[in-house]
Amino acid sequence: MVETRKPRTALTIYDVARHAGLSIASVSRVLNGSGNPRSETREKVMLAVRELSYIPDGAARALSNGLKEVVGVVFRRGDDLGFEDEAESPLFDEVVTRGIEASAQRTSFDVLISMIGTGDATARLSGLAGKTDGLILHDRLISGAALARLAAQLPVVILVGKPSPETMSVRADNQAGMRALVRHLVADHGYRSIGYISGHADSPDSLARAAALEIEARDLGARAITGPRWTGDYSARGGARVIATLLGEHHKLPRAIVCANDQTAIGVMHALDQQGIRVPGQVAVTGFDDVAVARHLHPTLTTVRQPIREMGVIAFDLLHAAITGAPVAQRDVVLPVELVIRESCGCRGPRRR
Amino acid sequence: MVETRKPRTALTIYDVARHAGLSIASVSRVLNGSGNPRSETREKVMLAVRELSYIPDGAARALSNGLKEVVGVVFRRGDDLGFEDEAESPLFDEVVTRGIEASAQRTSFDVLISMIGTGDATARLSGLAGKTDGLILHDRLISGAALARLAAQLPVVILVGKPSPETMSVRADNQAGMRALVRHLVADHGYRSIGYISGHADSPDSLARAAALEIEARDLGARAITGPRWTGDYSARGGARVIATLLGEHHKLPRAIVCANDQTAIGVMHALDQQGIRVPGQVAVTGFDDVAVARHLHPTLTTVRQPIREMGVIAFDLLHAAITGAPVAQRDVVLPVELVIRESCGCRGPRRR
DNA sequence: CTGAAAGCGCTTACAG
DNA sequence: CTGAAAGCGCTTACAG
Repeated sequence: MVETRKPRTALTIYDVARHAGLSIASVSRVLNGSGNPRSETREKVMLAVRELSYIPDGAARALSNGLKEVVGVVFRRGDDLGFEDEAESPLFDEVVTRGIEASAQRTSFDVLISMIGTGDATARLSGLAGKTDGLILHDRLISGAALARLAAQLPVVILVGKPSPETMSVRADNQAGMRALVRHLVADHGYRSIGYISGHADSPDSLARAAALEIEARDLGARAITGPRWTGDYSARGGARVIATLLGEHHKLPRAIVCANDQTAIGVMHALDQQGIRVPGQVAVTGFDDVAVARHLHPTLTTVRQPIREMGVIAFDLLHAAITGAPVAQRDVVLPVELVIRESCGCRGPRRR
Repeated sequence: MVETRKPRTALTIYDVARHAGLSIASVSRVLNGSGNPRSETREKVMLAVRELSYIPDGAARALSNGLKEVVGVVFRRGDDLGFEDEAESPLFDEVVTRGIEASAQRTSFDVLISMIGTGDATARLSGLAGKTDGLILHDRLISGAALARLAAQLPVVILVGKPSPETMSVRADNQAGMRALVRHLVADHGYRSIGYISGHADSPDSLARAAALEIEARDLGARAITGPRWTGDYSARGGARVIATLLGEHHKLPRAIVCANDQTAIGVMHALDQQGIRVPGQVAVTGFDDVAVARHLHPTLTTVRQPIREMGVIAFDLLHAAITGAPVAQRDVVLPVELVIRESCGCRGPRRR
């Protein structure tokens, strides 16, 4: 008769029904607001629920309903850290997560998060997918073929990446942002040579930004400098490495260096500073993203702000619509960006375009 | 015979079994590595799984296994934003989440996150709890009674908060950190008056820090200044408000102002700067946490670093042990902190103790 | 308005 | 080693 162990098996709807002197169907109806239970029934149930601290099992509900009320959010794991000021994945940090989460709050959905390295992606993704009703994926996590297979099983939204026919997508207007930036550097400051330090070589975002830069520079009669020596990886360390290489080979630096993202710019400014090269006096430097530290750097960083939080909100809303079968007006949403002018371009103070 | 709609009902284990010419039991065994299926059986199953892109339903697995392989992480929603540099919940931002997530990676668990305001907490928490095997809660989300009821239903770890008998907890050694900080201000700098701007009035963390400050100051013969006028709320805006109030009432500021967290210190330094009061020349200011921007402020911020990421790792490990029934050596883990000396205390450069 | 019963998609003793 | 069947805890037609 030693019954010290607490009942590790949680309470079920049967316990509540027994306690309330009703059937499990009635308990379920009260809890879900379906049918029209008598107020006496309702009260009996609520009392029993409260007295027992009953918590309905989500797995059983999901199995019965065909709806888990969970969306998965998957980021790429930042694999190349190094600098102390470097957040793991600045673009996709809490802002996106919270944009998504804030939107999910308005429904009864919750958000399952996962960071995945490029290696084990497919396997882990499938485990995650089984626990959710739909997925929001950071671009470049898996191959196009794997993505198509996944999207055949459940709705998928690609965040900041190349749209694909099988999925929905939310991204920022890289091209407009980059063109505005280059226009500022060339037309307003008169810089004639612009270097572009890329992100990962195969990143669609980086490629789009590079293309826009080259077009705009050409149109304005400035020289765009790119190439294998100018390949970064979205990290501060990567940006610093590019500068070290260029200087090591005694290349003359262009008048302005446009970086694929803010992290890269942080590394570049750091490396230039160490070489005694003045920013923006000798070389102007710009970023992309507008991370939180951008306004605290020396000089403060001129960059292009993406509406990160809003992208998260829209990604969730798209996914939710697809899950619940609501109509989706637009499967590929492109949001406007904003040029944020601070000091690293050569301007005096903060200004916005 | 119009069959255009894609089969919105996902594939089940029965489809795989039929495709492979086996029973669902065999499919399940292969997928879970249980039993000892013949390699021919194994291959048939794997082939079918691949050809169909089958993803096992997590809800059904959970219901059958009694294990969802999901832990919930709940933060308090930052309700009092305002300053542009203010992250929503700097202490619990991606670092904790990623500490937890990184640890979860080593198992097959995933992490469900939720931000909750203080209002609707209990209801939302119960919905969340039903979807998980255990919860990691930020302190002060719900009342002690509600917490006890919740903890009776599933394992709970309290992060950065008062340990309670029903739950496990992980926190930093506030007292040691604060005492080391005060010792530096009084013994090394010779400051004789130290003001303390608190966090939320009822925050156990803030109360613990205040108590440690008072004890240490008294022991060293300095004057500690606290009280209702010195009540902040962990936000930059709150810190700025305290300064505005004090100056508005023509109080003489103490030589050093110790803030309950970094966000508060950011607001304080901002407010002092606007009044033309030099930091640290006229008033030294310190924080607590060591958020990412701390090293970018002017002056750079002297503060106490909490091992945030490690706290996340340990919180998950404790919870995982409780869920799987593994022995837990210590139900209340207190981690050491580190005094990070920068410029805002009056020192010249970065140094660590 | 309420209850008995089927069914959601898995896992796992239990036979064979 | 493999398959038939029970059972996990809910929801929801279906009767009454």
